[in-house]
Amino acid sequence: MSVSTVSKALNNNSSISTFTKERVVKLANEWNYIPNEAARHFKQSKSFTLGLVIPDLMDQFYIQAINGVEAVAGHNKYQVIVAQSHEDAEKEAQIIQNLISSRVDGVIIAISKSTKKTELFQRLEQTGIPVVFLSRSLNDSAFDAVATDNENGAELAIDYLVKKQHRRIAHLMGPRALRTSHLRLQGYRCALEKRGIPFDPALVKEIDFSAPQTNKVMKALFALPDPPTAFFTFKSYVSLDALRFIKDRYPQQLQKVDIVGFGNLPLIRYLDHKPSASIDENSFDMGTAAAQLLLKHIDNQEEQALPVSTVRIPCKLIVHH
Amino acid sequence: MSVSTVSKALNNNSSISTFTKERVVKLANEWNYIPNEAARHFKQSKSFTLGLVIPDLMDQFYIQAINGVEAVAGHNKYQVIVAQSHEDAEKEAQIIQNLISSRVDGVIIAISKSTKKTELFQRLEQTGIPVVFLSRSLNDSAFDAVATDNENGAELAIDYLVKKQHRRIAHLMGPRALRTSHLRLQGYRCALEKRGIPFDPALVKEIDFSAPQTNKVMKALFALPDPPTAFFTFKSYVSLDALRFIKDRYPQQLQKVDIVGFGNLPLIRYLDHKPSASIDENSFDMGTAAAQLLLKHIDNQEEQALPVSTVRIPCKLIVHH
DNA sequence: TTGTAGGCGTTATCAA
DNA sequence: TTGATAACGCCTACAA
Repeated sequence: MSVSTVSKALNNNSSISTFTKERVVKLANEWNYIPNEAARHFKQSKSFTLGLVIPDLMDQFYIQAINGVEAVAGHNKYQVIVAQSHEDAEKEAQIIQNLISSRVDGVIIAISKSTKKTELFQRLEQTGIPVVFLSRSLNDSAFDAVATDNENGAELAIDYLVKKQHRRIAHLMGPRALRTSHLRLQGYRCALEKRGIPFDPALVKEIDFSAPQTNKVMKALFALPDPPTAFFTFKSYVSLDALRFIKDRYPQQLQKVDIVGFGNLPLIRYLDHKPSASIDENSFDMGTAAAQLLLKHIDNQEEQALPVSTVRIPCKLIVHH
Repeated sequence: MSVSTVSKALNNNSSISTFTKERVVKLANEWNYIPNEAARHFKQSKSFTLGLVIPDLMDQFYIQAINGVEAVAGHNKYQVIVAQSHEDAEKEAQIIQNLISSRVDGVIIAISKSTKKTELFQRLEQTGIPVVFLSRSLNDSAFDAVATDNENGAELAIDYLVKKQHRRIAHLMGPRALRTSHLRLQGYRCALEKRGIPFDPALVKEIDFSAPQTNKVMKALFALPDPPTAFFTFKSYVSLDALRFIKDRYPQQLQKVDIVGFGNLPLIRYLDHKPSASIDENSFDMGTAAAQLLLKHIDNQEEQALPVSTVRIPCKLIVHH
């Protein structure tokens, strides 16, 4: 029997008789034959592989996103290669180089904090490898992206706090250098005004994610003539620092104050004093959306270029008990 | 210029003149030529890729192990493919099948809780793909493995507690079905006896990792005529449950009691009431050791089979402040 | 329904 | 020092 017959039989080609197919499959099993995917991909000049570049696997936000990507990829017979940039733009560049070398069919990337250049991503696209940015993206809007719907998340947080009768809601905003910080601030402001609560700039404080800095602004906020009774934070690690400040300095306020921040950290469930709620960014869904978008591009390779699209994934309010 | 000349030039083959090499490299850069690794691997029938199978990426213990594997692999020009079994033996089997298909050069695996069969691992070895078990392994000792030095970890824990003047040290042991549980119990017992403290079976309680079960045994321990003043737990999640029990039921004991368990969970640093210490299993080192062992086998392919070896990675005591 | 032959990109061998 | 050619394992037209 010829190799081509065997190949067709194993690929369930319609031109092969059922009898032959059965014989082939039987022998293949008996002999533990496993096709060489590498050769297959090489021949088809398609690797059925997606590259997924992540800043840091210790961050469980990304783990969930990976799970989302893997779910969609697996469902479509694609493999996923995960690589870590460790927040290092050079390492990231090396990874992308490797991904091009191994001829992945597409790349999903959450860029490192230090990534500035758009050049490598253009190179990817030129090479015919579509790219989707996940969560973090360049300001350059020439690429597809999947990101948190920050306004929506802020809206959920403010809605929750206002429904709990808070009127003086502070915002610990992220560094102004990040676009996300502005989006969340914007969402906070809109949500307040939509509910007839005037925006008070005195209640907005920029933080840099360090505990001392957070303590400093918390101190300032509590020193106001009309101090806030609730806090909306840029991310939950800030909520934890804020909470600790209150425990240490205003323990009598602990039960009255409410704190909500972005990021539903799994570790919160182990805390005695939890933030009141978290804005879950649905990173699993971000992963699935990114993978779907990427696959759409991959399947579209030949045809006309698809328009650039940015998908915003809505958030979910998680109340901690 | 012929393809073979170019190939040799790019691979820095000694039979090519410096002049030609320079010209080739220059043009390759200009034209953004990136060699097709897939074809290369195919031709060399070597993928320079290690498969790494992990039960669950949400467990940061494994993330550190991955980092260790990647460090060694990268240093030796090997790629790492990480796959999750999600504790499902069937999914795990599928992953191994895929790894064989893609002709990885070796596999490192932390088996799922439900993995029983040794067949697939034998298949891997037959196919010429060496396997190293990481952290968790089959009872079958026919395979190489890298694991925690459980006796050493127990010794560290008991040493710490005895130095803090404890004489009544309970052990919340893991399920008897796990070999690790027995090893840690054994280490506990030896360490006590070495320090002249008689082993008291009444101080040993089996737990199943559920909070209610832990509460039950804690209650029993405190009801003893001579209750323990310290606790050595199978893992830190159990320490957390034990701690909560004490906070709820014996708050006055909170400052007196010491708790030490296996596993240095990153989340501990966010707790108000921490276990006194943790036994860090050095999972990064486990990763590097596993990768080194695997590479040794890969490089040894042709030659005589290496003897089966089990590497025990020593632990580290981490005191929480 | 089955078999033959060519080719995917690279490297190794051998000839020039 | 360089070039021609075969081979890696698989798939796919096309021929039988």
